[in-house]
Parts: sequence; structure tokens; C-alpha cells
Amino acid sequence: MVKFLSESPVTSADKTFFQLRKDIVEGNIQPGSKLSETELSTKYAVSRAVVREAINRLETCHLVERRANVGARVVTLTPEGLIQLYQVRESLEGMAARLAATNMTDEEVNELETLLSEHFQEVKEGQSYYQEAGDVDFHYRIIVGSKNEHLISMLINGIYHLVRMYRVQLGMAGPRVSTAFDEHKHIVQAIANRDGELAEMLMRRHILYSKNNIEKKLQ
Amino acid sequence: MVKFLSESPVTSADKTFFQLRKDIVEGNIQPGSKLSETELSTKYAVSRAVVREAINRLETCHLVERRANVGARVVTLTPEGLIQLYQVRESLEGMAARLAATNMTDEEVNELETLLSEHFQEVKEGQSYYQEAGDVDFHYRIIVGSKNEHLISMLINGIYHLVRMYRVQLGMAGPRVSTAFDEHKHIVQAIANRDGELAEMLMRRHILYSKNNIEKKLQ
DNA sequence: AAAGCACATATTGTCGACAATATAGAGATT
DNA sequence: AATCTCTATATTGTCGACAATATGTGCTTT
Repeated sequence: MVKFLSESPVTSADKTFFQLRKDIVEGNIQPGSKLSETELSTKYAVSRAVVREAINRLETCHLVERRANVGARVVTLTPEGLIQLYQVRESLEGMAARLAATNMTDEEVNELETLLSEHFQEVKEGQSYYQEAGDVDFHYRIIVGSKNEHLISMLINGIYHLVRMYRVQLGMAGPRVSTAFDEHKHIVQAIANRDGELAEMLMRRHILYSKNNIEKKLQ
Repeated sequence: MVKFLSESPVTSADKTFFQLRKDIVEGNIQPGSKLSETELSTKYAVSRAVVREAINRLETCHLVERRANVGARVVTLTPEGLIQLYQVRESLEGMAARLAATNMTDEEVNELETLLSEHFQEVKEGQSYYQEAGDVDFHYRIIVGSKNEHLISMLINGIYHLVRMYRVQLGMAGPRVSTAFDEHKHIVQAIANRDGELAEMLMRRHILYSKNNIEKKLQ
């Protein structure tokens, strides 16, 4: 169950994949830049086969684009891409919230409420540097709480890293601080009331606002 | 644009991937069975590296599950899995229909209407053996018509092959013939009227009915 | 007899080398 | 001068061999 959150690399290809993904998402490897297999294999001190496997996995995350016999490049971010990404995210996370309202155990709901109050303390004390981690954790729990494997996989393996990449590239460390917190609170209330429809609607709005906020930065 | 429909294999790993996917989806390789790398490499006359890459891609389609140092098995189908799959499909294809109503060109809408009338002829003449291909084509066009790359990729690379696999395993060659046709007709009308909300709702119902139909077979 | 341990075996993970392909640049041609 | 062709080079695709790991078998021990 927690396997989605604590990805523990067991194989060398795993480690290389996680490292590369981190480097791309956090901007250490620039969008549009080429991923040379030989270069990376010397850099990370592994064989080319390992790097190839890592790049293949990055491709399925939509973090790199690969052309046969040519190579892989880190995706370039575009305003259209951001809009399309948030369209999908709105739909999927809305669905996750709806399912979570039905499928989360009482204990999981309690933990979500605890997380929220911790979050509240941090916001009150102005510890905005915990923001991103807190926000990611909040969304993660609801996604996992949906108990739908396909949904979980698409969001956590696919969408989320791209979202983070956009945030980093646009220089937005965390989400909108105080307003986002209120939105989180209402979503949790709806889930605690087992009101799936409301939870979905609130989550969709929450993500829509978030998109609008990011779009402002883009222009 | 058409790249999603006409996947042309250029590399040896591509061909192996397509072949394996076909064999799994069409039931030539049974659910739950082990995919031995050495065995497959002799069977398809390619190196183990090629087979490994193909299996990796199958894993990202959720057609096989892999455990490190142990190997890959074809997924086993469960009633819960089917329900979760159709939950996601309902949401995503509903979204696709909504976006298609906005983003399809007039020409694409015309082609969709043409396809539908061809389909109608076939149903009238009782050529139900064209059913599945026609149904798949219908859904494909709307998905591609959404013009959302993420959505297209998730549905066509991920969901659809699993759906087909369930259909084959449950012995349902095509979808429900006559009623499904009417549903298709209404969806196209909504798209032609550029009524995204209605198109989404009708598509969701269409998939819901389809799910109910399959669930009956499961018990 | 059941449980635990050690070892043999088969499978996956990793590696370096070779083959096939794309790209850039020099030279030839109009 | 511009374009085309050919070649050299670098990169990716493929392969077979070796290393590391998991699993099953037989033995030992209680």
C-alpha cells in the first residue's frame, strides 16, 4: 500500500532512474537537452544497458522523448502542455477525491485530518518551506485513498513528476499558501462526511485555481 | 497525428513488443503465466536484451507485473480490476468526448459521421464480425480528437489493450451490437453540435452500460 | 515429523563489444 | 554560390557472456 510513496530502489537501474528523474524534475538537467547514453553511463558509473532502461522508464513518464536511432531529449515545456496536463489532472484527481470519500478507512481519514492540522500549524508559524512536501503529501494520500490501482499509477508515476517539473521551471516553490490551505480543509471535510460528489467538485476547483495561478506566471 | 493508430515498428524491440502485446491481449499467452526471458528470446529469435525491453514496455501498459530478480508474469484478471479499469475509462473517455466536441475540426466530425453511417450499414446487413474493429475505431477517433496528448497516451497506450484483453478473456467478441450503435449516434450528434457537456455525459453512460454488460458475464 | 539450514540450479541483472543507423562535413558538380 | 553526394564519425541498437539473486531440494537437527 505504501509502496507508491516509498519507492525503494533495489536494482542499479532503479537507482539510475530515480536519480535521473530527480535531476530532470528539479531542473539540474535542462528541458530540451539531450540524454547521451554513453555520457550518462560514465557519469553514473553504470553500464549503458542500465542507462537505457532508466531512459525507457523516463519516456513512459513523459519526461523524455525518444526517437529510434537518434536518442532521447528531455521534454520541452509549453503553455499548451501545461494546460493539457492540468486538464487531465483535474479530471483524475477529482475522481480520486470522489473515490477516496467512499474507499478510505476511518483511520485513513483521521490521519488525513491530522496531517491537515499539522499543516495548519506550519502555515501559522510561517514555515512555508515545508509547503511543497506538505502539499504533495496531502494529494498523495487522497490519490492512494481512492484504492484504484490504475488511477494511482497514472497520477503518481505519470502526472505528478511533470507537474513538479513545471513548478520548478516556473520558479514556484510551493503552491499558493493560505488559500490552498482552506481548499484542502474543505476537501477533507467532504471526504470525512463521505460526500464523494462534493469532494470531487472541490478538488477540481482546487486544481483549476492552481492552474490559473501557474498560467499567470507563464505570460 | 495518426501516429497513435498506425504504430510502425522500426526496431527489433518494437516488433517484439507488438507481437508480445498481441499474444497477451488475444489470449495466446494466458493470464498469470510466466514470461521467461530466455524462452522468449529463443522463440522470437532475438537477444534477451530485446525481450527485456519489450517486457519493460508491457509493464508500463499494466499487461505484465514484474518483480526484481524474479521475473514477469502476465496480469491476472479480477472482477475488482475490471471495475477499477472501467471507472478510469469512464472518466477519461468522458473527458475525451467533451474535449473532442471543442477541438475536433469540422472535417474530423464529418469523417466521424461517415464512419458511423458505414457502421450502420454493416449492422443492418448483419456483418457483426466487423463490430469490434468498428467500435475501436469509433472510440479511437474521439480520443485522438480530444487533441490532449496525455489523455491520448493514457487511453491508447494504457487502457485500451487491457480492455480488449478483458473482452477476449470473457469471450465477448464485440460490444453490444444494436444498442451500442444508437449510443454512438447520439454521442456523434452531441459532438457535431459542439455540446461538450452532453457528449461527456453520453460517453460516460455508454461506457457504464458496457461495464454492466461485461459484469454480467463475470458472475 | 516438522523446521531450519546449506547448497545446487536456474533466472534475472549487468557488462563490454560489435553492428546498424543517423548526422555532419568535405568535396564534387551545376 | 548553392546543392548534392559521399564518406567519416559518433550514437544508438543488438548481442553473448558473466555476476548476482531467488528458488527448490536434500540434509540435518530438535
